[in-house]
Amino acid sequence: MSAEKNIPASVIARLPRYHRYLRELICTDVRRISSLELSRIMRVTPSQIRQDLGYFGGFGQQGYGYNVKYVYTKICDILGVTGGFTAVIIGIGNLGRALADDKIFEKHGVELIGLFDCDKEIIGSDVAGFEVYDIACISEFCKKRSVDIAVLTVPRTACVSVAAMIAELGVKGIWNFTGEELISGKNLPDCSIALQNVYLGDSFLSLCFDVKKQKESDVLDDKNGKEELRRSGAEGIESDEA
Amino acid sequence: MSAEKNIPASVIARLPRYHRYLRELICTDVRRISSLELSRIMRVTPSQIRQDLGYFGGFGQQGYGYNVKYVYTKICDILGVTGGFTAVIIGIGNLGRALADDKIFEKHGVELIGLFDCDKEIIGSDVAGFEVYDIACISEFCKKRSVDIAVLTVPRTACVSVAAMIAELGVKGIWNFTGEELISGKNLPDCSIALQNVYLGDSFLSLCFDVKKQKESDVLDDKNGKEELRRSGAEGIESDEA
DNA sequence: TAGATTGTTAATCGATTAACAATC
DNA sequence: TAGATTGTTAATCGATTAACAATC
Repeated sequence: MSAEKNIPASVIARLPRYHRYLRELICTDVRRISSLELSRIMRVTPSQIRQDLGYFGGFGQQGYGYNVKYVYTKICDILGVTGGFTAVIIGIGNLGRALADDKIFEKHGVELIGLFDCDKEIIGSDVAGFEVYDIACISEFCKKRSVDIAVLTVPRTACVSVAAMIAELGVKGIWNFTGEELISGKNLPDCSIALQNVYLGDSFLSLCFDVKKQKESDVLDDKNGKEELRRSGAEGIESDEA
Repeated sequence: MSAEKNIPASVIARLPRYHRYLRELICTDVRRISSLELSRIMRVTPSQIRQDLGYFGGFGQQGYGYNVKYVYTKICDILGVTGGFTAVIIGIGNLGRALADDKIFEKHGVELIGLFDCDKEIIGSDVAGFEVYDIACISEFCKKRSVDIAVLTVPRTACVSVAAMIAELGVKGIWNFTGEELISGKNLPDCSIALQNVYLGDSFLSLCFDVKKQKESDVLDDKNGKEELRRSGAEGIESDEA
């Protein structure tokens, strides 16, 4: 059915970024774009763009370029944005609320259909226009409605048990923010459920690394600046060499 | 000073993951580990581990393996976790609150020293043990205290203007959750500030892609299942071929 | 038609893995 | 010393880039 055979993971991993930029282009009413123009915007090589899109069978036209809307639609299809998926959020703390508020689901074609928590204080309250349900009812809920994706924003300690329950109920994917790595066959019964473990800390550490580099080079610049000053003040005095 | 010259970006990008696993090992009181054992836990090749750590000058000992705590400390140093950095959060919505609550900063050696917002309703209130300050006071604040990192959890529309202000004040890095891509020299005055743009949507789309694949193969399995059934029901009846 | 730009093949580059000598 | 396991070099593999013929 789909021609998505043997496509490198590196290409797949870039698709969300294409999705993001193409969406942006549509918003600014760009109808048509060449790989060269797009490459400048996305700061990649035009070769990579042509190669990447080529894997899915060529969305462009020689001498013309790419129809933005068409490519966008295609990439949406590939990513499953048009699959009509449903999602629930489990754990309605600040992060759960942030995700519920963010319209991240509808923006990607996924319908948010339920919020769950175990805290009596929160159950029954309204969050982002949804009533928060008791997690104890999730089994019943999943029997009535087909749930494709569960977002896990529970405390880390609850991750494994909630994930096991969810997987048992036939959910197809878990978006896991707990910090506990879910691995099928390790801390989750071996099954084919899709897992996306999110580690905000990893991104934060990458930033720290760059900040550290930055600060170090600042210190260095500072030293060189002083050195510069010293040298220019010593005009006419020759160095030992030469 | 540091021997971190010409280290591939791919290696650097893996460091936060090492950090995470080594931390875990320390928590479970593992003192010593070989690249082979660690490779099984992290599901990479032992070669990669030795190669990666080798870039920083070899943290292990032949015939013995690696001292977990020592390697952890080294990686912390490299990542800047021991740099004594400071951070502020700008934009105290649900996501800002989630990050303030999460202890993500202290866990990575960074001190959270201020929360800022522009909403009169929120300013002055207590969030995660911090008083929320008026964003109008941030310039003053930065003059009194050195701020290394700013976390941007403001609405997307405010991203560029707030970032420009922050950069102007000498902040060294921005952890940007707004969804607007910050690029030095494009929508941010050209400067050497470290930028980490976070796109939760990208991670979500990757999940959608996997879920879609999953559902497709389920459908296929289903078909094959029925096919299987049909065939076993048709025992004895030969196919056209053969 | 001539010009532009893709799709795709070939060449290059970098990253990962394998192997093994060094050494604890 | 013998066994284990690193650090590091060499071999393999994959991903990116360049080039160009195909074609709109």
